[in-house]
Amino acid sequence: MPPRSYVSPARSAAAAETRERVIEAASRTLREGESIARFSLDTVAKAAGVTRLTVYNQFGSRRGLLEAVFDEIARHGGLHQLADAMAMADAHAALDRMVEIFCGFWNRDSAVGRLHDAMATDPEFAEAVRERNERRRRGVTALIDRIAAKQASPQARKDAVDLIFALTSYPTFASLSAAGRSRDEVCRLVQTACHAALQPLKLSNPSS
Amino acid sequence: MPPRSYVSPARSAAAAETRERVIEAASRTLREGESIARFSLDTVAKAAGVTRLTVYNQFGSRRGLLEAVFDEIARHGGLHQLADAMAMADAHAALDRMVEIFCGFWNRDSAVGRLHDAMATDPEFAEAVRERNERRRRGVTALIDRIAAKQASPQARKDAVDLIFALTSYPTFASLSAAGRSRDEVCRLVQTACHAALQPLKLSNPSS
DNA sequence: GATTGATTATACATTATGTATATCTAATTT
DNA sequence: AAATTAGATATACATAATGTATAATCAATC
Repeated sequence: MPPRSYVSPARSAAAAETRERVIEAASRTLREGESIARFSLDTVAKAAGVTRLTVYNQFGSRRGLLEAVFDEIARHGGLHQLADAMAMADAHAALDRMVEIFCGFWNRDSAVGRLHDAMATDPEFAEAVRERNERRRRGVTALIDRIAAKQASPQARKDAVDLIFALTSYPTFASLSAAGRSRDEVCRLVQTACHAALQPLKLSNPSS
Repeated sequence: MPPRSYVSPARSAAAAETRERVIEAASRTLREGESIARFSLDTVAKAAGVTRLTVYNQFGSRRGLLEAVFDEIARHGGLHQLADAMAMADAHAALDRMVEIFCGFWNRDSAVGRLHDAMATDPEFAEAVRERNERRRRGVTALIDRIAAKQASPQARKDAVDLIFALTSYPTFASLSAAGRSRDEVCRLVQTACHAALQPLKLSNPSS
């Protein structure tokens, strides 16, 4: 006979809570640890007060846990403000706002740095993070299309997009921060650099 | 009685050759491997035709081997041209040349990418690489000092240095390359961005 | 011919990820 | 109330990697 199966509100609620607790413990471990090298499922499990096998039950693998942590950080990192930014009438102001939002995101939780480190050792996780970054690239592309002069070449647009994409990346933020700048100072510097990256898109000789 | 010790030309020559062979095997393994995750001393040792213990004898640790590979790549990566570049009369041309040299360096051997990945899992190796990068920062600083107008503020100079340092970093090169550019195309784009980063250093209102 | 340095052989300790199997417990269903 | 089920645990094991320890090999040097 087919096994009877059922959904259990209390059970799944408890499971969801465990899941949350593990994610919280993982991001805390990432934040407080000195390096991704010391980040082990054993540590996380102990910090969450569960068994290592529970982590596997919930996330399947180390990579699954890291992706869950990334998504959790993304949910609480202020990226939802991007929609409003993109809807701004002034595309230049929208770009400035976008830079601001991402500086806030990279700065919010030092775990994002550790997650970027994890990309180095896990190609599939790296791919997953890159896919999530594509949203940023699409946002930049949309803004460039609004900002660029009609005569601007496709190549010039691509250059601007890729340059701004690189300028708003985590590595750039980390590099500028490491040089002793606050989040806002980095933000202003990146904004200025992005403005400069837009220059080739405007017509220097508006004749005709 | 004190053990008599001696230096052996043939011995140390053979050892040096082994060392070279291991470094070569290591950089090849890094180059051909898909990720730093698969890079093990076992693999390297086999590729070099020696025992894993020989690797430990020669380099002390995994980190030691990675540093040796980095230094080897640096030696053959064209960075020696920096001296000539810095000696150029025109500081702007020198900066362009510097960008060119580093694009060539990052592009030359895909092992450099893997070595940067290794920074994520080994903080001390990361520190070692960062120290080696400081030479680039000093070079940029020297050029900025030559380029900046006398009235340019220290903060504006620091901004320009840090921004150009980030623009000439490996992550930026990798990001722009991943977007489908040749080495030369990346080079030109970075050069343009560096020129833009210099603008705040020049006096827009040369009045007084 | 004895000694020495580099390499090798073998063994072991430690740490991680990931899988397998059986057990336990509390929430649901009948 | 009894059977069932999902989630968590306990225990064990396979695999791979770094790193250390000790003794043995072998050719170069004294």
